[in-house]
Amino acid sequence: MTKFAQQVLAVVSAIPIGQVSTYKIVADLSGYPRSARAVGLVLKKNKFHFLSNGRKKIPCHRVIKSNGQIGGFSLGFEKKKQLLHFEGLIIKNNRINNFEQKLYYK
DNA sequence: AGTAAGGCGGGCA
DNA sequence: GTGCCCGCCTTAC
Repeated sequence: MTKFAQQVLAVVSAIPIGQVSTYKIVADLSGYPRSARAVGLVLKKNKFHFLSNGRKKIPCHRVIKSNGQIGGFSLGFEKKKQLLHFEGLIIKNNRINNFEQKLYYK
């Protein structure tokens, strides 16, 4: 695993339930401000996603696009929406309601 | 080692 | 609101 990937996973795993972050923010907090796109790749590729791992739970579903849209998900778009909704977020037209107020920055 | 493509972002029309 | 284009970093082949 690359340093970059480790940083990304560390940041993402710190996002609290009920909050979300964006690929941009994660990239920023990881110390690679222009790697938003690469962040998506790491999340897609990592084996420790929220559902199938008991210890390292990486809540990749809490990472969305900077415009409030959901973005992609390796386990499927619907699954991501479902998980977010389950954590109390309201989703309408593939977009999070008031996501600005639920953003995790640090 | 080269190249293409990806869970993206920002700027501008 | 839409769409297009260019830049970005990493992975896959």
